[in-house]
Parts: sequence; C-alpha cells; structure tokens
Amino acid sequence: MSNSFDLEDAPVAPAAAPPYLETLNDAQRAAVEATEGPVLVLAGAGTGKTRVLTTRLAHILRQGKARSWEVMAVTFTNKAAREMRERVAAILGMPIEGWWVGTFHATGARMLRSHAEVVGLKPNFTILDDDDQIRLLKQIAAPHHFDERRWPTRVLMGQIQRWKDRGLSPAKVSGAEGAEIADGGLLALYHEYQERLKSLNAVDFGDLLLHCLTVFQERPDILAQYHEKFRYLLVDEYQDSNVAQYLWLRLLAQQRRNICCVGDDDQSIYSWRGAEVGNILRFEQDFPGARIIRLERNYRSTPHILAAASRLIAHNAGRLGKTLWTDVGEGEKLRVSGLWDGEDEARMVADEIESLHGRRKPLNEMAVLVRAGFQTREFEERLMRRAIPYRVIGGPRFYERQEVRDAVAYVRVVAQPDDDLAFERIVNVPKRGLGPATLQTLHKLARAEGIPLTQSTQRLVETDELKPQARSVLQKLMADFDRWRGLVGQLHHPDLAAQILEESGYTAMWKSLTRADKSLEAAGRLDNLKELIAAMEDFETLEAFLEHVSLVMENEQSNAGDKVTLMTLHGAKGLEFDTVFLPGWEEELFPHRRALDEGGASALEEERRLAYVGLTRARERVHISFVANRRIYNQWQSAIPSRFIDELPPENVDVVSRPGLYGSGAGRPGLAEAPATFLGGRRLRRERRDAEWPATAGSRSGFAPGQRVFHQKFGYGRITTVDGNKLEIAFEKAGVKKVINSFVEAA
DNA sequence: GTACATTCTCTTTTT
DNA sequence: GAGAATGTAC
Repeated sequence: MSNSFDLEDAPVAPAAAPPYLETLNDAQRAAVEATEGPVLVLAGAGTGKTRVLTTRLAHILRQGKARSWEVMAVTFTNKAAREMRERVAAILGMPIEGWWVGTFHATGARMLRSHAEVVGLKPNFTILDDDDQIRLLKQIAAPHHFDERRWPTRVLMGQIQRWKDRGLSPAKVSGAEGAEIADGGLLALYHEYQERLKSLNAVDFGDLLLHCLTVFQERPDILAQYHEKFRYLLVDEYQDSNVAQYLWLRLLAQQRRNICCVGDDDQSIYSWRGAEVGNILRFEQDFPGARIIRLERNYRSTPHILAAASRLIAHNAGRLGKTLWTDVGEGEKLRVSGLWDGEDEARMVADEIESLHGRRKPLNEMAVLVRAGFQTREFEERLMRRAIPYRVIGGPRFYERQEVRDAVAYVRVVAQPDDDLAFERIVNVPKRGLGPATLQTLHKLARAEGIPLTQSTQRLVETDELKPQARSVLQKLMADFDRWRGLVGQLHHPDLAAQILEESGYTAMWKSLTRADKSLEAAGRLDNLKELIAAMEDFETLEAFLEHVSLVMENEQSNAGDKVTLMTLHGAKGLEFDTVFLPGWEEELFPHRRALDEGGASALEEERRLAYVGLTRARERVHISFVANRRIYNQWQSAIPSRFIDELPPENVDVVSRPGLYGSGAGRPGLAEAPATFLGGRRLRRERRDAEWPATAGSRSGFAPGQRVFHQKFGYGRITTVDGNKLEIAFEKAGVKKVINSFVEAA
C-alpha cells in the first residue's frame, strides 16, 4: 500500500525556512537538513543531540519527504523513544500516527511478528525475559553435567548472548571458537537452546534481531518490501549498537542509504553487553560518501566541568575526537573530597544537599551517580534520616518484581496455554504441595510426547500416575485455567486478571503473611499487583498487554515532587542536573575491579568513559568523593583514590581532602606524572596492599601474583605467591592451597 | 516427597 | 545482607 506512494503526492514544501530551524546553530541545522544519503552526527555531551534528532524527524515529515509510516527511528530505551514521539509531535503541533519509532527490540519484534513463519515460529511467539532464559538453559544443561563451578549457568547464558549480539546463530559460530568454550559443549548447548525455544514458540531478546537477520537473508523479497517502505532511517546512541543491530541497520539502509546515525564514541559504555564502538568508528567505511557532522558547542556545562571532562577523556586512545566548547561564564571549580568512610561520605553529600536546598536549589536538580547499584543504599539511609526526599532510578524494576512476574505468568498461561515456562513458574505458587518429583513426571510425559506441559498435565490428571494429592490439586488447577480461558473476551481483561489472582489463591498467599516483619512487605506486593492490574487498562487486549510487559521492563514510577535522584552512572546517560555528586571514586570500585579483570585495557577505557558521562551530566556543580575505608559486605577494606582523580586537571579542581587521610587526590606529584596511569596506580597499590591486587592483563610467560586463575578441583582463585612451578593460590571457594602450575590455567 | 531451616557464596553496569 | 544450594524435620 505504501509502495504506491510517490514524492509527487506529498504536500509542497513551504518556501521560507520553517521556524523550528531558526533557533539551531549551524552544525545542528546542517545535521537536520542533510536528509539525503548517509550521515553520522557526532554529538558531544550536552550539544543538543535530542534536539537535532527530533527536529530532523519533524523536518522530514514537514517537508513532505516522507509520510509518517515511511520513517523508522530506533533508540535503545523506551524512554528515548517516548521522548522522540512527544517532541516531534510538539514541533509539528499534531499527534503522529503509524510511524515506526521504538527501541531496537520493539521494532525487531514488530517485524518478526509479521514474518515469524520464515524462522519456524508462530506469530504469537512469546518473548522470554532474563529469568526465563536462565531457567530454560539450566534445564537444558542439566543432563550434560557441566561443571557448575566452572560454568555457572549465568556465564553460559552470557556467552550465548554475546554470540547473538554479534549476529551469530549457532550455525554461524566458527568451529574454532565454538570448540574453545567448554570443549565445544557450549556450542552444542546453544544449538539445543535454540531448538528448545523454537519448540516453545518463544524467543529471547537477542533473537528479536537475530531472527530478523535470518528473515532478511533468506527472503530478499521481504527485505525489499522494507526498502520500499522506509525512506529515512534514524538511529539514536549509535555508539551503543552491537553487531547484530549494525547488520540489521545496514541491510535495511542499503537500498536508499538515507540513514542518519547519532552518537558519541566517548559515551560508549555498554561493551559488556555487546556494544561495538567500532560501529561508530567505522561508519565512513560502511557508508562511503557519508557526511560527518560534529556538534561541539556545549550548552550544558560550565568551562570548569568541560575542561575536567575533556582532560579525563583525553587519556583514552582511539577516539574520533571532538573539542567541546562553551561560552557560558566560569562557574565553580569541581570539588574533590577525601573522606574517612562511606558513612562520612553519605553525610557530606546530605549536608551539601541540604545547604544547596537552603539556597533555594530544587532537589530535582541534584543527583547522586554511583558506579554500582548497591552503593545507593548508604545514601538512601542517610537521606531518609534527614527527611530529604529522594527517588532511586533503576533498582528492582516493576516487571521484574517477583509478585508481578508471578501474576504475569498466570495471565500468560491463560492467554497462551503452551507457555511452559510460565506454567512452571506458578504451578506451585502458592504452595500446592507439588515438589520436584511431581514436576518431573509432568515433564517426562511432555518431553516424550512433544506436547506442552498444560497438555501433559491434563493427561496425567486423568490417570493414576500421580499421587492422589498431587492429582487432585492439579485437577483443580486445570479446571480453573479452563474456566478463566472461557472468560477471555467475555470479561474486561483487567477484571479477569484480578479474578485469576483471587481465585488461584495468589493474593491470599500474600495476605496471609501477617508476621510483623513481613506484613509491610506483603502490603507493598499487593499494591504492586493492583498497580499491575491498573496498568492493564491501557491496553486493548491481553495479548497487547503481554507484549508490552515483555518489551518494556521499565518502571514508570510517578516522578512527581521535588526529589534528589539516586542512580547508576549507566542510568544517567542522557540526563542532566545542576548538581552532580560522584561518590566512590576509589580504585577497585571505580574503575571497577571486575571490569578490569575481565576486559583489561579496553575495559579501563570504558570505565573512563563512564566517568566522563558522569562529569558531563552536570550543568553547574560537580562533587567527587572517595573514602579511605569502604565496607564491602561485612569487611572493612582500605581503599585508595581512583586513578581518574589524578587525571583531572588541577586547575579546575578544588581538593578538600580531610588532612591525614591517605591520598590527597588531584595534583599529587608522581602519580599524575606517571606515563601510564595503569603503571603508576599499580606501583602505588603494591606498596599499600601487597599480594591481593590483580595483575594487569597480559603478564608474560607463566603466572604472576595477583593473577586470577582456574583450577579443575578448586575453582577460581587468585595467586598469592609464585615459587618456581609451585603456586600458592587463594581460592574463592576452597581457601588457600598450594598447587603445581600445570594444573592451573589463566581465568 | 515436601516444606522449612541452615549453610554457603557473591555482589557492575541492562534493552 | 540476599540468594541459592544444601541439610533436616515432618
């Protein structure tokens, strides 16, 4: 239908420049007006990226270059997608229908629903969440007897995920690489996992794009339809795209080549999830003749903040390079505080917040940005005690909460009887006296006959295979499900959901928790269930609701009121605040030790980009802090300031370290001058804490103290001493052991 | 066979 | 201080 559409049919473009263009600077305007051909917009932090993106989209529609259903815009978060919709509609002054603006995953799902049969699925396939994935893989892996210690299911899942991120279906994983991991066992598992998903009529998140690639490759005619349909492609946060997303985009863009990617290589912080900075660095090669437009004028931060961020990020190699500038006035220097411990730090932040608030600064304009989620706790406690309102972004998300997932599973079993994973989740919730043995029986029949669990259960209930008690309980449950299914379409779906939760005994289960310490929690859970049911009102059908749940894991919490924001640095990307607190700038925490252990030098650069993201969130004030003593689950550890502190330009920073505390931060001679910060940092660490520290990746032959290793019998550990071919290793589970180096391999 | 209590690990970032 | 894997009591 859209195929018949021609440019000639479009409304004639107005002669004068539309008003929305006039407030843009030259670079921004160029990025908006360069509609034809491939364009890469390198948008530094605070340079008006979203503005350009939305104006460009509005411009394309307003100029009549395409109808709304002929543009596709992809983002990474639902929030970004929503914002894009709203802002474009605002510019154009009308709501826009039928266009493809959404996350990569939602867009992939939308396409895949139309062509599911090409990859052997039915259009109503279910989308598994993380938890389902892990449980499924665990099931599949069980008979293979993987060494749990060496290959925890999470790790296996992670590797499969990474293959998917790289666009590799099981058949495409190279033999060599497949054989590398668990002697090829994982690749076999990957095959099996995909088979199992297909038989469940389910996909995981990675499949949403991976299957699209397969569809495009096997059915050029389908791809051609999309070429015809989409005249313009827009991509947000391109630096975070993975290989699968890149391939997907390239296939879609290859015909018309009207693709515009916006991103900032300095803000690439998702490589651990498969993102490839290479995608943005390589754009020109991928799309010959591409135009590169740099947005370098920063509208957000003071010169001090910009200078500090720029100096810090300059320590990274392999950047495309941008020079951010601003013409706003000086402002305050960054403050770096050294404190005694985490409590001290939280108190300082709370003091500071109170003082700013006393000077009429809104709490909404203050944020505490941490490296890892658990760090928010200390601040929460302190803010609560001071009665300073706050909100925590991230954390346990609404649709990930146990009670919400249980409730959704009930609804899923009703709407999609073949959904084994949902069925399994709730057969024995609330407790119905069904244990592993009974489940085993259900599974056995299902597998033998190749039927879903609901069917095998139905059959077994009619026999004497099960124990009488299990049989009667399941009989009732199956009858309940039948009844509820009969009500689909009859009853308004939120009411049906409420009825299901009531009659299944699920709500009663929480209500019965009357123990003092649990009753508050139970009340919260019941509230969440109510909220879930209320949320269903927004959807036409049960199916539409379930799709939403699968794709939108975000917590749309009410953000009303003046509150301080607490969140991770990752969560803060794209946001801005007048005042930003950056606590926990200590080695091992930031940069995080795990990141360094696993990713070496490139991970260090990513940690640095994370620091850069943190700094550039601030408009007026940045307050960095580190502590000398940090309690990592019941043990006190002494900590040293992050190397990133030494990478800040002294002239833009005020150090307010408490006297007598170890490390005064920026400007310390010796540290700042060390050629490679890595080296400097390490020498320092050696003095302080001897053998516990990780060696950098790439120690030469043999083993070195501090190195992380794996031992067949003892699992993972860290070398403490090396004596010829004898090693002493502190194992994570087995304690300290002496072993011969040939029994050990680098982890 | 199930349900509950006790032990033990491990804590990065998430569409 | 939480989750899972294990052990123990019905």
